[in-house]
Amino acid sequence: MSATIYELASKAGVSISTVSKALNDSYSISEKTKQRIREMAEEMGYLPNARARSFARQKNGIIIFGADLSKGVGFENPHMFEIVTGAERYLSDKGYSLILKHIPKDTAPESVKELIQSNEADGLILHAGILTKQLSYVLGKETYPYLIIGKPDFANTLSWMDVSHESAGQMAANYLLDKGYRRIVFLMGDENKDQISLRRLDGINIAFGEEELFVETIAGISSYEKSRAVTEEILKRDKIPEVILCTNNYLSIGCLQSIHAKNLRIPEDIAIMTFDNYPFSMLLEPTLTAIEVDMFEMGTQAARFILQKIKKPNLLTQSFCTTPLLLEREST
Amino acid sequence: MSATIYELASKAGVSISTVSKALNDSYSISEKTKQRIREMAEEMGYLPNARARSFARQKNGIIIFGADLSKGVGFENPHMFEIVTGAERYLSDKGYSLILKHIPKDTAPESVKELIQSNEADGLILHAGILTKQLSYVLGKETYPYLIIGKPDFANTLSWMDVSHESAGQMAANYLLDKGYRRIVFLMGDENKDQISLRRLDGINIAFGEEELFVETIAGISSYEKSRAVTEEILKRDKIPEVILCTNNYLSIGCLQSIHAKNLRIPEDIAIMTFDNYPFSMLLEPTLTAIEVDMFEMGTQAARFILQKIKKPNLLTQSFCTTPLLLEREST
DNA sequence: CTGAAAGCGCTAACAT
DNA sequence: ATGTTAGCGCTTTCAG
Repeated sequence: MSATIYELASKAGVSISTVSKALNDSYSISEKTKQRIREMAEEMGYLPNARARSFARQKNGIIIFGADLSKGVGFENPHMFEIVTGAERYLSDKGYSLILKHIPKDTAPESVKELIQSNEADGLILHAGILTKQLSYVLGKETYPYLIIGKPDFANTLSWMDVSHESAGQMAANYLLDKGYRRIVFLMGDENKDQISLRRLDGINIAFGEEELFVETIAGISSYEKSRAVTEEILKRDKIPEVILCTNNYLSIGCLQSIHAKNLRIPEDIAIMTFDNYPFSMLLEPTLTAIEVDMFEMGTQAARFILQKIKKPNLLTQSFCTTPLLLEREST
Repeated sequence: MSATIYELASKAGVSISTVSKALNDSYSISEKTKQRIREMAEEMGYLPNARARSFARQKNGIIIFGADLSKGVGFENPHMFEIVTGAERYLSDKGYSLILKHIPKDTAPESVKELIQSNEADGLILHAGILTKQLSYVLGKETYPYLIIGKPDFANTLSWMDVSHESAGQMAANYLLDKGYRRIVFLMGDENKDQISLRRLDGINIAFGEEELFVETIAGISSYEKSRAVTEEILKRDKIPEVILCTNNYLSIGCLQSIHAKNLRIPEDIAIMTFDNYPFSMLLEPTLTAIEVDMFEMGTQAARFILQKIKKPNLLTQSFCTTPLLLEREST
């Protein structure tokens, strides 16, 4: 056991409350005393016991990040960990810690209720992947600082934060239009399952609609191989498109291969653009122009919101959308 | 504030110590009383205050996972988060929580010292990326439960755990030999910087040495593009190798493209194998035979060790190496 | 089998 | 500017 406040106080010849105040930089302690006590603390290697402090203060400086942490999620969803990383950095800056916790979707309502009631943490960041209506009731009933990462897929009055996929789509389209491209093909995933692609398409349509232009969309491209095959077909046309826009890096690889196979030049003969910078749009040949979202920054913002909410619990429920970023590279 | 043990005790007409014991399943409380108290607790929605409990018990059930959490690490090092995920799952199973904490390498010694002294957690898992000799002294001096993830690159008496890259290399080589392949080319990264490839090569050499065979190694292949170029050269030879073994997925993509470009059949004309399952050896066409390491499992093991160490602090320092796994697919 | 009481180390209101 | 003291909610020893 390391030294306690009592030992430090007696060595310094003051009361424990003076020590406490000095260490917490209270205005009511003279600079001289503060200085002296701090030096002695340093000397003795005294550090306040975090557990006692949490107990006395009735808060422990912990924020929980709750999500489904199934095996493989590190590989399948690195974006989430990038958010976690950003959140951690902001929190530790402010003296907080981040607990990462597995919360399965089916038991989430009870789990979250318990987390709140047991005071294990001062606030909660939850991944929308585990969000259900039932969970939203739990969150709504308690006045506990929380934030959902990801737009809920039902009507709600929750606090949430998400990427604006619509803006991303619009940004991509506007960029292409600015560059003078007109005939574009958008390769996306399954029309029913791939909500993100659909939201991107909405954005694209807005931008093209303003110019009274249309986008050719090919849906159901769920793999590298399918995108290669579909691109091959596209390249057989009499008039090939000026640019192919892929909804993710995997599709762009298949696309690239078909283009390479035909010995077409990029971007002179046909251009290519993708969403997401991850995992290899910067590694391909040529490097791909991409729309990316700064997930780290998003984590930072989430953490900032939670800490605000802790300070001002009656802060209104709000939602935010983060702005995507254009990375212009060789492929356009 | 939710209910306290006092309220529950008074409702149940017993003392708080009885409640405490009942809830902690002490042997000295009758089953009947335990039953009754638990029911009442449930009914009132009583849950022990985690902060008070940590304080009284002098432990808080928290393990810290410390690593350099710089921006981008979620994408660059998903393996680490897979370990984190595995650790979290084991810990939460045992009633523990996992704090993820950014610890920059340069200040790690002091940071870790503070973490230990402030009792913020009951144990520490540290990524070898932030390990220095100075940090190893700190760890050696204190009797605090810790574990390093990753083999230290200097002599030490630390507790650490790592993937056995040598076994992985040996396993890959033995598999290829078993399949009858003899002429193999190993594509690896920079000979000075890429320690992991070197360790894999050691394993490969052991396996081939036993058969008195040699492996052709081409080093300095650090990108997708380089591997494509080098493979192109290889395929121009009179006698092409039977199989190309790539040290990672990115190299295998370049390799694949060159092979496809030449219209060679895989694995009939030439086979291909890679290390790591991530991020796309299962998505390529054909799917690639790969050696992978279960990082999730490694996290689980790390967590298990830490909890053991907490129970038995004088457990001897030890190190472990996890066994890699062969994923046989279409490319061999 | 149950209860009384002494902490656990620190914070914060109040008194000086 | 500093000290006194009453908690914070629970665990645990000891007595009954």
